[in-house]
Amino acid sequence: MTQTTSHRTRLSPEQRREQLLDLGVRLLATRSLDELSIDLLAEEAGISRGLLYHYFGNKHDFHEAVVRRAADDLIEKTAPPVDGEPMARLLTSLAAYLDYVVDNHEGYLSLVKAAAGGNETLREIYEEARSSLNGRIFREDAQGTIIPETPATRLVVRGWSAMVEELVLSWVADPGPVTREELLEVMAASLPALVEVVPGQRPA
Amino acid sequence: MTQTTSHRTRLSPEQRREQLLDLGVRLLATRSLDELSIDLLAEEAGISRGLLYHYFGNKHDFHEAVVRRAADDLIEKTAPPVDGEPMARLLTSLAAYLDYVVDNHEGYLSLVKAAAGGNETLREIYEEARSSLNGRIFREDAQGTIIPETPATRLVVRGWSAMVEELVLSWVADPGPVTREELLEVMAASLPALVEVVPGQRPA
DNA sequence: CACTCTATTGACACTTTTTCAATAACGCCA
DNA sequence: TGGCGTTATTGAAAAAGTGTCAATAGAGTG
Repeated sequence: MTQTTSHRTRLSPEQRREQLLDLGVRLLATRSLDELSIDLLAEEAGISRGLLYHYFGNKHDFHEAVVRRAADDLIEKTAPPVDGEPMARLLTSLAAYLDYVVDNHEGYLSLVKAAAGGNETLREIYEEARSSLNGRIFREDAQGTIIPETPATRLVVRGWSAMVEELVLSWVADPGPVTREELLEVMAASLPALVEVVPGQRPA
Repeated sequence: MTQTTSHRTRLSPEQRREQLLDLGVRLLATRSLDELSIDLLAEEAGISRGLLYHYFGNKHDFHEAVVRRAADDLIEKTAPPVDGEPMARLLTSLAAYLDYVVDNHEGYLSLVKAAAGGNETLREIYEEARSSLNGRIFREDAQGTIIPETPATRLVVRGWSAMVEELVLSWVADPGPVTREELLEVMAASLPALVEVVPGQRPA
């Protein structure tokens, strides 16, 4: 299916890098990191193993590049924050995030899986992406108006975003009778609800 | 250190299996799954590589068995539910879970990481353990009294337990000024607070 | 239409996983 | 107590995967 043409196909380094990274992200969605062997990827791409080493030094570096690409893609494609009142902005951010996961299920899955099971470097890449999202949602979208920043609330927001991730992934896998709007509303409303539960945080 | 005795030590299949699984779990606490090579394990156990294959077919199956054992250990050591009124029982369960993670930090982290980053089977094992924990917390400790079971609440409870896991892991890594009791209270109080946020779920 | 530049290959070295016929520990029975 | 059979265990060798590098051949250029 790949490589119907004669013997070699010579691409520009940029094109080839793109191709290999994209393929990597796609393949990673349906298998774990260590099942993503150089052999498999080379075969799927229709190239020799040697070429992969030419572009990415070794397996680890390749994995890192794949994960980084998934993360960059997430950050880039997720809509930047808009203005408006805090809760509305929070909803908008969440919607952008949800839509991204729906549209790029594979890439997102790759990112999450690799990050959770991977080494320090991989987790950092993931954390970076998450911070970037949380940064938008927490610090820009909602803070100052909804949430005071204390160690306890920071912890809770961290927990909240883990919850959001789980909810989105679960919902995408099986929405059941829950609509997109209901999901968004639950996620958005959860944040203030959780903050209220923090001791010494209840306003009014 | 191992194997001071003569050449071979012949154990009963059960004993050997136990030994290898226990050792596997112990080693997994300080390294990732794919750093847990057959070579390493065989050496640490003082046996030949061949014997591992005799007991566990291949590396994957061995990993699976190790993760399953770690999961079983978690479930077993976590205190079974006590009786009392629902919120008190929820608190007790959460405390047992938290204490387990504190006492077995490395092992627990390994379990989570291995499961999250692994293949379908590994993730299923982890899901099973999680369901079992949720089962206690949700169905036995709190249900019928606090939470009606609908698709939406099921989703929310799932999200809540992801949050609890994240909170516990974050807190164990760096408690900051948050006390154990505050953490427990926040986690326990979160559950009803979240359920209230589900549309058509607000009781009174 | 050569010619050059460099993307790409393939064969080889090395590490780790997997196989399996041969070996020897342990319990049993005389 | 000592031979004997069962089977847990080994070790060597095949297979699979990772990494290296000099040789090869596309594709644009003058």
